[in-house]
Amino acid sequence: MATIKDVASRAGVSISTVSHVLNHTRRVSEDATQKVIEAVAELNYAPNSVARSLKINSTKTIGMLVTTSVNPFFAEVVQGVEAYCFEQGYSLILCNTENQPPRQQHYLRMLMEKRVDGLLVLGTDIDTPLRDMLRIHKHVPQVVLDWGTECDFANVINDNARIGAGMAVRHLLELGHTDIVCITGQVSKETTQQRLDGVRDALGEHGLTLKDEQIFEGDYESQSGFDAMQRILALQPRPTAVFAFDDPMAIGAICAAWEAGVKVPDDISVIGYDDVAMARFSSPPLTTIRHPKAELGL
Amino acid sequence: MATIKDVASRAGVSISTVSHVLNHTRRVSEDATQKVIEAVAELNYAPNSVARSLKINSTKTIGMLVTTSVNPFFAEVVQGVEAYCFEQGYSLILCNTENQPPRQQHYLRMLMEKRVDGLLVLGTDIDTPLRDMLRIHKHVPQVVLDWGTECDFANVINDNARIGAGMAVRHLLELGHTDIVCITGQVSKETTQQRLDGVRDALGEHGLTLKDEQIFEGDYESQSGFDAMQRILALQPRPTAVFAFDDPMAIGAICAAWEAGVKVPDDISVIGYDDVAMARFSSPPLTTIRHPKAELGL
DNA sequence: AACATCTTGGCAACGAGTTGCTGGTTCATT
DNA sequence: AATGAACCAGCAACTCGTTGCCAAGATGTT
Repeated sequence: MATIKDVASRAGVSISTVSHVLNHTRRVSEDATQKVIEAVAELNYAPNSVARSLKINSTKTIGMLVTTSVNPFFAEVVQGVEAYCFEQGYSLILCNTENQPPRQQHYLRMLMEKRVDGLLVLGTDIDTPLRDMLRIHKHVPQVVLDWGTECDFANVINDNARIGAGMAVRHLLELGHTDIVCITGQVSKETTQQRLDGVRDALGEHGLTLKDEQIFEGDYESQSGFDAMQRILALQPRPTAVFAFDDPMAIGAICAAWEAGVKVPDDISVIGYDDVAMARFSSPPLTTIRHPKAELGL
Repeated sequence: MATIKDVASRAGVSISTVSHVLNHTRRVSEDATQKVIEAVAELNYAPNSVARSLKINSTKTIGMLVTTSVNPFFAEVVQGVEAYCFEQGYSLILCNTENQPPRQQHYLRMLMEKRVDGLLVLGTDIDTPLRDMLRIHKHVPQVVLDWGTECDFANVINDNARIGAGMAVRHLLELGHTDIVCITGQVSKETTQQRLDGVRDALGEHGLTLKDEQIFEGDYESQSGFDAMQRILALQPRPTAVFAFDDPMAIGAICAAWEAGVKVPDDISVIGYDDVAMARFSSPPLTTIRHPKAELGL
């Protein structure tokens, strides 16, 4: 791989001149500029950004910790983030933690060693170990998407889980449903709690309350929606509407209904949450609440 | 941020000793080792892998060019690759090209400058400019997934598009369908052609041929499957089976059928391709051909 | 002609690690 | 006691760019 030295000698100028030509950081004579450009082209020179980063102390790279990028909602967020990074000239190191603390830890360390300029955490729910780990590295800018709680050392971007969930339930209530059950995510998660609060808000407005039997805990994955739906269908009397706390679970639930010969939305209504792109094409069409897929500034 | 020098002085040893302790690259006395470890902990030292990479000329990073990581099939491949990288101690820079040559070019350049140890290209179909760009950088190990053609300078991993497509069609034929149409991807793509060949193979075995009117060109996205299906449903007589060249298009097609009040699979059969995780939960269940989601060695 | 000012180019010191080489201690062997 | 091996630790050169500083040449001013 050619170095700046090779370029310099081929162009017959000094190293600094090459650097200045490449970075437009000082006037260089037309003649010299020309020769440098030619040499660069001939050698197929690509400046070594490792060396550059070392010197200027910035890597133009940001790290992103995400639970699992196959989840369509996360995938869309990742895509958005990645596109934004591209515009800003950053690159994105993708880290799927699968929600496993050892992986989180390993990745976090790796990202710190790689001296990323920023850190994004998406969807991983708050827990003290992770929070402590992040705190240790608070010298790098962090933004945490979609967490429940505020954080002293990081920017937190939240969707209005509570309001959105309220909207979903209000929609069902307006359709005349009163016997509504929820397929939630892990109840230990902040976001789940917020959505539950939203559900309670909406029910409360109609003089209803949310009972424990109306809550079916899932894990935000399709399979859990499927399983929960099977239990829901067995209920006597059968509820008329189901609010799944995310789209994959809603799709899983619809699938379970279909397999049981229960028609959606004729026999039972299902509403999702997030408005994943795929939702548009599910059949029957999945009603869902749009989730603002946040863009973020660094 | 602490440097190795800080650690050394705090531990009262030389820089090289610290380095050797950290990398187990030379015997160091128990005593010194202990002091280094303590100093590292106290300072929260994380070695600067930028400097390290510069010296050892390896970044433990690989770059991945993918058309769009929201496509569930690609998302699964990305996930798999990422998991493998993790195991091997590599990190993954994700680059969504959206199939736009300028983005490809920009990313490729960026990855070269970042001195990635390897390059993965997924799903982007071969075209001469990209190929030339890759050739220029042939000194870095490249593997190209899912391309049609062989390449002199890169490893190419292909699925057996032809065989898989043949299986799909044979499945339909065995169900007694004879009036089958295809929703293909861009016909300009190698893979599309291979799958078409597979379709012809299977039809040929049953003494049938594939006519142009049986080919509906899509672009591997849900929307195009939806559109194509609308045209298919308008056909007289209506075909009895549809083979979509990937799952998102199949899902789009099913959606179109549903909206038109055509029952799947009662009124028309739809088969997909790739076995995206989501397919399991579509309703009605989507029949699909499993795609070996290749793991790759570096 | 003498001096100031502006361009342009080169030297060399960083940045933060890695590693070949050297040198000083111990300890064992004869 | 002398010699050598074994062990340990430190120096300094090296990776490849960036950039402050200096100097030489060109141009302008009086």
